[in-house]
Amino acid sequence: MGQYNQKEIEKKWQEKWQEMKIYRFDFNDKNKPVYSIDVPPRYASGPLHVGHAVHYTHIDFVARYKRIRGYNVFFPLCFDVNGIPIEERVERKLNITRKDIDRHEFIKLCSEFAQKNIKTMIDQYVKLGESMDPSIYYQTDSKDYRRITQISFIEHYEKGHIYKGEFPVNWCPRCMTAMADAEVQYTERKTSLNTIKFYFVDEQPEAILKYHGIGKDKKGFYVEIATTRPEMLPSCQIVAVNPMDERAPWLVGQKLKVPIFEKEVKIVADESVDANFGTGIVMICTIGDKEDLKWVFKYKLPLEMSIDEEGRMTEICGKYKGMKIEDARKKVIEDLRSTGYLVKQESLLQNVGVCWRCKTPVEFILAKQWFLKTLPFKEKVLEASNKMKWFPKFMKIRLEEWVNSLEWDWVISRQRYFATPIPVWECENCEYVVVARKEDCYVDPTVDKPPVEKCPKCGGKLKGCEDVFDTWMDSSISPLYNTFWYRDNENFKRLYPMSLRPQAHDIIRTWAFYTILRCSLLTGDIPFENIMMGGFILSEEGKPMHASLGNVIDPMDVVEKNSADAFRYYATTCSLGEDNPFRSKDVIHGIRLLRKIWNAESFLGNHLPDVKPKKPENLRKMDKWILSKYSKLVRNCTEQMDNFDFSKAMKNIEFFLWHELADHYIEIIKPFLYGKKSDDSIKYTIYTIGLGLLKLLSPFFPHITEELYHKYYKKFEGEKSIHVSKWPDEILIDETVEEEGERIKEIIASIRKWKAEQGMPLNKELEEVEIIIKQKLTGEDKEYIKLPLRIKNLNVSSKFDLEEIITGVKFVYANLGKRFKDKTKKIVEEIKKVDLDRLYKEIREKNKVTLDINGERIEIEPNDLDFEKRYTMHGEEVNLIYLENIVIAIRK
RNA sequence: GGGCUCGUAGUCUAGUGGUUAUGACGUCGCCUUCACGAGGCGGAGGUCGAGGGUUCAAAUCCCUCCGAGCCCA
Repeated sequence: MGQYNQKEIEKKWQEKWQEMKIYRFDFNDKNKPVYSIDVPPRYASGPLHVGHAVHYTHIDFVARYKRIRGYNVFFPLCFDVNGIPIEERVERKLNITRKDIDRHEFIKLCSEFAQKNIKTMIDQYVKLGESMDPSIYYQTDSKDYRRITQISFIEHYEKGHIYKGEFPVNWCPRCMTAMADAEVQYTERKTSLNTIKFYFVDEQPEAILKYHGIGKDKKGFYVEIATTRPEMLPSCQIVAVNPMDERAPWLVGQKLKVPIFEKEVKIVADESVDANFGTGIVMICTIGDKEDLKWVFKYKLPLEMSIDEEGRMTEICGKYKGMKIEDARKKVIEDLRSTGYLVKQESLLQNVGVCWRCKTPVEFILAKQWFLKTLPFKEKVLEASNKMKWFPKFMKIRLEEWVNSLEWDWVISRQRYFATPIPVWECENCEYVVVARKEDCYVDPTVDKPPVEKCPKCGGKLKGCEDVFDTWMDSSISPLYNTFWYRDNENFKRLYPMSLRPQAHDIIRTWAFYTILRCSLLTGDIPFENIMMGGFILSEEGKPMHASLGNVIDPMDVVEKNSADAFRYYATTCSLGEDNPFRSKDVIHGIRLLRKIWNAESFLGNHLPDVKPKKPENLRKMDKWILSKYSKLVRNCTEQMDNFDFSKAMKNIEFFLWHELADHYIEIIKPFLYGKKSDDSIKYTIYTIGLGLLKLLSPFFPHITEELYHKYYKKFEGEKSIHVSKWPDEILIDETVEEEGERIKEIIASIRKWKAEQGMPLNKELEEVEIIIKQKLTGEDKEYIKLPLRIKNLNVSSKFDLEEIITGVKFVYANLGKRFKDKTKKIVEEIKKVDLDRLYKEIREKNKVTLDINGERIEIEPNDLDFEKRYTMHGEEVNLIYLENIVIAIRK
């Protein structure tokens, strides 16, 4: 037996697999069924973290399983290389903003940054043992990919799914740029909370004064409203109070006058108002913060903005127009105070969104944006999601909840650089839109000329669109790109829809939703048949991993230290859809399991015959027993793999291999192997199970299984790799044989246990053992028991010349409860009072016993009770082992 | 605040109505036995998050609360 060195094995096979090119989708094969995986294109903002490593390992389990099941597996290697996070990383790294340098220079820097990460990740995939196919590679920033993104946009445009409108965006008034949510930082700031009087428009009864926050002065009745942004008064649209607030019945429906601006606004009741903030009555402006956006859509408020892109007050602000935000705020407060509107001013700690770069508070401004309609297609998306199989099922609810809560369309444009350009030109004069011709794509309108020279409508000058797509516009057509939509109709017909979309649950509302929406709209069919959701990998303490918490685990450290197959063992313990803490203990357990596999397989491998054994006419009992258990394992494991239930499959294989096979079967057959008594039956059995187990394990542990396959089985099987071989078949399932084999196993195990307890070496010879058992034991059975335990004389008797003593009784509530319902407790109490010996004898003779309980005759059947028995035998020399229905007497 | 998920020995986990709850890690004791001491055999360890309800019977179903995770453009 060679030295076991897992890491050497892994390095060797990772290199060989690349030469062997076995993980390839075969475009020319028209016979094998296709299994296509819509692999998440990994975002190229950095190397893989442990969560990614687990997810891609899960996907690899599926790919390898389907391959060995005989599918032509489409498992592309792919990366997502567009968008803000990469821009942001580059900006932070070089401490610049994208406006500091030339647009195309900046794009080049982003591309180089991404390319470096991609190189790292490809290496990581190899070291993790993932089997992506590099011959079907894509990255979303390539011209090929972006061309399809642009064509998909043009198709949507032609179908009427696209329009242009205004939408608020995060805006830094200092950097003069739109910002993604990810770029907004939150910091605590001290600000002042100003309580201001809003007078009622209509007359009010005096009784209203009993409530807090409501007052009266010479100008009339008023409501007190607290705000940190008094400069936004001109864009105040409504005032709200919590419906549970005692004042709500009085206030709702009333009209108030906005101080200084004299605008009339209504009071509404809304649950999201915090009754404990300020006076419990709040003003809603468009748009102070992101929360306000919800109000805007809920109450269909007009999008009036009080702040422009330079951070100055707008037209609607009257005399404050043109002032900077801070100045306007001071002036408004001053005016409120001098006119008696200001009740009080308190200081308040507040979480404020600020620009990550210059720390200026972020504002919302209105910007022209491109939209893809989503609201009219809710039903279509829900229908599509119903046609797909979700793993786990409950994840579909998240999508449905999301779709049903949609309140506005998808903003697909971004004021950014590093992404797919929107392929349109607009007339500088009349805003007429000229869309690129599909045959011209890929186009960059900031560089390329429009298809017509002048505006076809007014003859004005056409300007290339500087906006780019939201990066989900690229990734949400991954099933279209993968299946050659628009590029190769024959392949598209064959490959679409894809078999499986694997992804994480945090992007159901983005990637899953947008993909289902767009692909359904563009093709009229679902994008994939199955969708599998991975959970999150948390730190060892169960907290999310964050660089700032210092609890980030680098998967490559784990692989380096413990091996890829051991890491992959950890991945099997993570069930789908659930969040799993990273456990180095599980990796260590993986190492132990791998070693056990190595040892058990080496033992079997070293006892294989010289020619491939055929199934013999007659199999011996314990061989049939283990083959039956093995066949059930194959059956269950197949079902579990089909349902992506990796943790269950692994648990079953591990239990079978470690316990049934190694602890019992191998121990039983050892004397046959050592004594050269092994026959065709044993040889066939160890060959079948030794090879079959490697195949069951191969999706999980590609390296060690390949090594052992080559070491012991390749010379018989011929297949150049275990990963392109065939999944094992069930051999036989025989309940009777299993029951008999189980009995023999129990007898042997109990005597081994007894020897261990006696402090006796297990190979110590036993003089005489007598087994008292109802069932028959054949000569073969006795041999199985005698040999491994070294029993000189083994006697079997069916006569219980032992005395039976009833030591207790268990109540079978499942039977009693069904028949006697609420009387069960009483009956049990009564039975406990009866003499157990008499009860046992009576029930054995008459097959029933009648009890008188509270004057009622109750019939108890044998199945209702489970008697605990002990046996005694005269003679001090004998040691007794009690099993269920078996007694073993041993003379040392 | 809303939606979804989770809470079971010191730690992790199986368990979708049947009363005596599964397995692993750790811990304690015993055993070098010819694949494996990174192994084998055994022991101890639980108010199944808390409270209430339904039921003859609840870890399991219902309600409330507490704690954790993800998402909310």
